[in-house]
Amino acid sequence: MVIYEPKKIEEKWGKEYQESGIFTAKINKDKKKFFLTVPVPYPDGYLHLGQLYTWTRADIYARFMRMRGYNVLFPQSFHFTGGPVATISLRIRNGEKALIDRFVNQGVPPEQVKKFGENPLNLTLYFTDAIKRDFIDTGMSIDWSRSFMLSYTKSYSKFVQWQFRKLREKGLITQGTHPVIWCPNENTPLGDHDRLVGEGEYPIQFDIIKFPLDGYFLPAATLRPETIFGVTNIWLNPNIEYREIILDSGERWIVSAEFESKLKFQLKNVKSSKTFDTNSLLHKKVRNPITGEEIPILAADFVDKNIATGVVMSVPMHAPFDFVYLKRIEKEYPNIKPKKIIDVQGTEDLMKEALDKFGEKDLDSATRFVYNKELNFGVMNQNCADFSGMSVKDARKKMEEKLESMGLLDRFYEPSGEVICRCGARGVVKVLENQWFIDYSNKEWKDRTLNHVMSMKIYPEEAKPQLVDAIVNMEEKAAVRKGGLGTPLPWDQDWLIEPLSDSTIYMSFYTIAHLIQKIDEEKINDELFDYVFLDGPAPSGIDESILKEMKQEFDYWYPVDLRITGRELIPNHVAFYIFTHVAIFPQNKWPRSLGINGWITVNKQKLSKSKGGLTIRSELEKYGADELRLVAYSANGIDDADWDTSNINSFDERINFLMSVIELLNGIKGERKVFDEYLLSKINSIVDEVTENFENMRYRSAIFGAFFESTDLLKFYLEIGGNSNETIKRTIETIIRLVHPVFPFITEELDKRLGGKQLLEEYESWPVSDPSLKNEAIENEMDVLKNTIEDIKNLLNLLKVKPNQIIIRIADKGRFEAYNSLVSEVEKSRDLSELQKKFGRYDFLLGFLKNPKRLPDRRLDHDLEHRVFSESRDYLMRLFNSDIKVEISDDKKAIPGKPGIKIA
RNA sequence: GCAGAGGUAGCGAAGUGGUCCAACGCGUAAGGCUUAGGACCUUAUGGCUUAGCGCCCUCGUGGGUUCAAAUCCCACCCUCUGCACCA
Repeated sequence: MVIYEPKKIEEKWGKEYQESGIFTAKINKDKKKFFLTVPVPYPDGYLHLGQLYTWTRADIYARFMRMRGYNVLFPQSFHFTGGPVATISLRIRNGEKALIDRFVNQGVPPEQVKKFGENPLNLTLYFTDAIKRDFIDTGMSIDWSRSFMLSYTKSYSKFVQWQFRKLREKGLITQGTHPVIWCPNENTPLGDHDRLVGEGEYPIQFDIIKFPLDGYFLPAATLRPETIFGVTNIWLNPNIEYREIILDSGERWIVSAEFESKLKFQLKNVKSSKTFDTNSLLHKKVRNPITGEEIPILAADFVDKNIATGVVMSVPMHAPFDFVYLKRIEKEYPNIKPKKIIDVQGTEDLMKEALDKFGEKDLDSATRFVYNKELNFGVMNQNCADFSGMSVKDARKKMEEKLESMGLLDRFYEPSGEVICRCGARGVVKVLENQWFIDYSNKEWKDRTLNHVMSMKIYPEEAKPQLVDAIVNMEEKAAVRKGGLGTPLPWDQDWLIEPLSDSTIYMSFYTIAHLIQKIDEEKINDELFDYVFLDGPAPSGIDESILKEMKQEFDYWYPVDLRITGRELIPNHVAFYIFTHVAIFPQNKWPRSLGINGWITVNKQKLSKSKGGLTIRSELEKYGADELRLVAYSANGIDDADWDTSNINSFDERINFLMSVIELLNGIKGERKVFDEYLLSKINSIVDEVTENFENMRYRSAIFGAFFESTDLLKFYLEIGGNSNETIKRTIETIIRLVHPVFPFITEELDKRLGGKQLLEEYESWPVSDPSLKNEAIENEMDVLKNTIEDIKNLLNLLKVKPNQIIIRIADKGRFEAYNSLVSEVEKSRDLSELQKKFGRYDFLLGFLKNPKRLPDRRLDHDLEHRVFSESRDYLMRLFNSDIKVEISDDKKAIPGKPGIKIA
């Protein structure tokens, strides 16, 4: 008895593969090249099984293409650019226990974790090695000779600078101001994962309407300037500190102290300021600059000091907070009446509706409800002077223009919700000045990119609309940041190129990464890159042979034939990747195809790098690499999928089965029967299906056919009495080859045991289907056999008897002729009454003629049907523990494709 | 709000005009194997009915096209994902 022991086998073949060097890609002009890449991982921790999924999908394709005779380049690098490692390092330095424990529990030595805290680079370098080891141990057929670190590798930084100069020359870099969420304590932008609270919050713009009053302005902040027609009063909060400030423009504003402190982040300078006693203002009146009405200034404690100016204009009919608050004090101010200025079709009283729905306890939801309804369906009513009849959307724009022209409008950004930095500080919005952007909104560039995307092959095609959508909606993208690791912007060294912008065309660097190391750093310049990538003149001072070699490498390997990535990157990285190729390279170097996959859960458990757990490393201790690679079976394409690890049992069981058969193969020496033709025909179809499924990255279907369906067929063949040595050997050889891309180690082992001489990827070992093996007639008749076995089982269950003899009555030749001519007629017409007229006289065909669904469409062969049953007689006797008699009969139940059954 | 994807048996998931009551897997139940458990094997898993036939109900809801629909068309309901300076 042979037993599958993955570890031993994988160690042996892992070594064999490394020594063979076949993953190290070399130019070979006799072969078609195939270049595929996977995004660079960010080495801030161990990779988890979800990430293994993406790389396994890539590796399967790489191996598949090698077996089909392609010269494959599958390199891998690492991304060092960016901020998160710095945060992690800092958290370790601060002694954050949970984080330290996580690393230690994952097997990082404690001294090493301590080093992570000393320098972020210690962390990145450590995990770069760790991830590389994981990839090797899981059998990724990666060419490591071309590996580098973005943008830590110096020559690569020079490449990125070249790229940015090119973009700038083409007018695709712009400069401008831009609001970001900012930590005032650490003086850096607050990315989502730098936040303790407020992931997903973004800057929103408030309009500030300046109400003039006695030489001051009362700047009321609002998202809805058009509601100024309905203002009944101004709210100030008596419990917060207000200050009188003088701006550079000379204007005096009354604002909350908090607002004053935030102004400096938004390009406004406060010349002087002093505390201001709001009590002096309360009950004074201020003039509404649009309607001319006199409105009072009242106290309200719901005014939030953290939002904008701390001055609010009250529009009770259209803002639930104002409405509810006004109601509380209506006795004191009987003259203040809510004023309706927006009509929404289909509702008389939207405010009442909102308050009924959400109650006074949830005024935030009520506010959202009213705002949305009015924005989308509202029309300004007769109280709005020349704005009457305008939609709310239009009115908002018009009102902003009007106020602006009157000099009464200003703007201010606030976060859309509370944001707290990991350091504990409250996030604010900072308007960054002179920020550099890549102008993905450039019309001509966008059109060219879209055109190219339309011609790209995308697996699965469903992902294409998402990508197109992302590109259409792409705007200017901030390309630089302050702080963190990265390449300095060549013409403005204060800025570092941010990670999504320095990783758009790095795939081209793979073609030269192993050669550029040989060149002195100082000699690497733009001319070099122009020469290699854009056919520019050769630069001087560099060894000509290396130059030539680099250029040959690029010309041979580029473009990327297939890029494999998770679908979360579609709206950013993938889009930038295509955009930038279109901008920089000639058309024949643009990306050819994309393979997109979804997220994966393992036994329903969500995976996340930051939470640790289920790392590739930890699972490799439990399972073999081939077993882990079964993860590719989880889904076909872009769908999110669950990897059910219990599949591993079924995998092992089948491997054991194949090993046993191989072991016993020499002793099997039977004759060919009808089953041989059946098995070969089926396997032959599987070869075609599997090839097509692999080609289109439908791995679930591919593995199902190549492994599960095919081994089931082989089992069935053996059970039913097939015992031709040649057929079995041929079938197993085919199965091994079909699943080799997925399970490389065990299949090499099995192939050797079957007498294979070379590594499966060293020659064109992919099975090719042979149309002459396709035998539909036999497949049809084998289906008849299977159906008949089912029928007999049903019958025996029903009768509850142990049979002595079962007689199978095959219809005679004449009946098959009648049946087949019915099939021919059906192909011409499915008109039931016509067919009944023609064939009604054959009582054995009546069952087919009752309803259109039952009309037969497969031709059947009398001799073959007889042969199938005769040759499976032994099997049937074993199965039913009964004598079996097969006879040709004119019994009325002996129907072609449905033999009569007589239990005796 | 804007955009994208999707609703199939207890669950996951195939199937895109005809052997579809719907592959495959999980779960559940019964039996076998085992000292026992696990693993493994067999069988069952909408209803009625019958010597294997057949009939009815089912693929988010409602309607339509067709000899024939989970599959095509229309309307409606519901769910999930992304929205940027962040890898």
